[in-house]
Amino acid sequence: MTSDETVSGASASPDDLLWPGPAAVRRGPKPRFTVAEIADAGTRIADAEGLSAVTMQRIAHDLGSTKMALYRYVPGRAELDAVMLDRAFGAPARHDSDDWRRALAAWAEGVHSRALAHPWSVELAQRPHRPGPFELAWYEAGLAAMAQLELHGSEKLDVLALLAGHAMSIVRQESASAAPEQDLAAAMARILTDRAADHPFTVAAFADPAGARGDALRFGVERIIAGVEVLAAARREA
Amino acid sequence: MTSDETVSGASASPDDLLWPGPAAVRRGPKPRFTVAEIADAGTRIADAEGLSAVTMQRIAHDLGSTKMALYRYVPGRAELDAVMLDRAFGAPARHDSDDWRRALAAWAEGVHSRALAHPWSVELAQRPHRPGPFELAWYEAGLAAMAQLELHGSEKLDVLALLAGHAMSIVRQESASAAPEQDLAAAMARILTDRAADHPFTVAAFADPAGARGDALRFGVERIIAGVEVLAAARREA
DNA sequence: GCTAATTGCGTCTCGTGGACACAATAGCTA
DNA sequence: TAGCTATTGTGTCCACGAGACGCAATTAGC
Repeated sequence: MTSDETVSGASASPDDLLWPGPAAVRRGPKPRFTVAEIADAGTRIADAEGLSAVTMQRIAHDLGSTKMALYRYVPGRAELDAVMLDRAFGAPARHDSDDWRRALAAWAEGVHSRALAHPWSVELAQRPHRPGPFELAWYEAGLAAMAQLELHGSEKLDVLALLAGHAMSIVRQESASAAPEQDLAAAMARILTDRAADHPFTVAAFADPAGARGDALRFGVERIIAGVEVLAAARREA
Repeated sequence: MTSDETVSGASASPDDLLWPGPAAVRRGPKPRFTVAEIADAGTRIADAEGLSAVTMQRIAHDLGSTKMALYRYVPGRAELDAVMLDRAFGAPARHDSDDWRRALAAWAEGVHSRALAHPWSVELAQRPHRPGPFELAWYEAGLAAMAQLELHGSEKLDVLALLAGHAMSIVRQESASAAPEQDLAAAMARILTDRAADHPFTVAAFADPAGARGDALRFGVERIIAGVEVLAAARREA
């Protein structure tokens, strides 16, 4: 758009950083960095100190450069976030199974494990963003798992959203309870002591020892898949 | 803690603003505001211009005051967010139904409609926070709906998390596609034009006209409830 | 009316994202 | 080989947000 293009992988496609094209021959000084290096520096910071610690200054510092130098490679924070997000998930593991239930469960567990490795990615994934190449690959893998299922396209997408949303929700819980200050169960226990009378069911639910901290990820995944199976079975009748 | 308590509903409980106790007799000048008024001003701004437009300065301006005056009532942004969140959802509608499926579906739709009325609340709800009185009431209502079900306490909580997470995820979609720049389907269509060959299933899913934009909220809620029903039925056998 | 607790709020600091200008560098061409 | 010019490197500046601190104004209780 402007005379200043902020390129470094010189792409022809409009989706800038996420879909780098082949690097064109460049004239001036050799670029000191690549977008990937910058994003990875940001990722290291986010992993160690959380997303809010990721600032242009901080990345530049860790890279032995200065803030404004980075703006040659990255248009702004939003675009950097997009690259970090896509790289955080990476390529999905190919999981060939003819049982769509297994395949979907594996897919959801894949989302979970990737997100858990970079908890800040959940925050980024759930705010509106343009999907990158890896995210597209995850879509493709998830939909491939459901290829045999007699569901509409939008329904399959809904199923993936349901599974991914659940997996990320679990990651949120897990990384929150790591910080004792933010553990829901602990907070609830404290809050409920004074107000037990008005909230009998809540007290009971949080007090119930049976299956406490059962594998919440698996529980949700299995419920969703079971629910999908009910629909698929009904479809097969008609 | 410090000598400066930032009280205005003078509570004895440690959970500060969210659980105001009876106002103690105060000495100095009459407070010009209440926490609720400040939170509601923030809510008005967030509804109209998004969460990022909510700053202490802006709230103060709208209230005809100055930024620092507000800090007498609110310890900081985080606490203000918590109050805004709790008030955004408000009290759940009592929905008496002896059919737990209907009751749960109504609960999920309640979450959806409240969140949709204040889309920014999703952002706040999904980051770690201390539950407020209204949130506790939603827990209680949801658990009450499942009173008859033979599930463990933690499982019931998982079901609510699943439903609420789904409802909020839908709100995210809905408020994103309101801004054409962020609509997923549109972005996907654009991205896929160049890369259709590598992503056959994704292309097919997004192209499938059947049931496109079917009620995604209901679809997910029904899948989840169906999945829970499968488990409940299995439990009843044993 | 005096005193002490409280509120109102101006000023300052620090940190963040980002615009802009200009210097340094290194392919390309003559 | 000597420019020319596209590109990178980076210092400076600005707007704006959260919040600390200090002091002035207010008012309930004695």
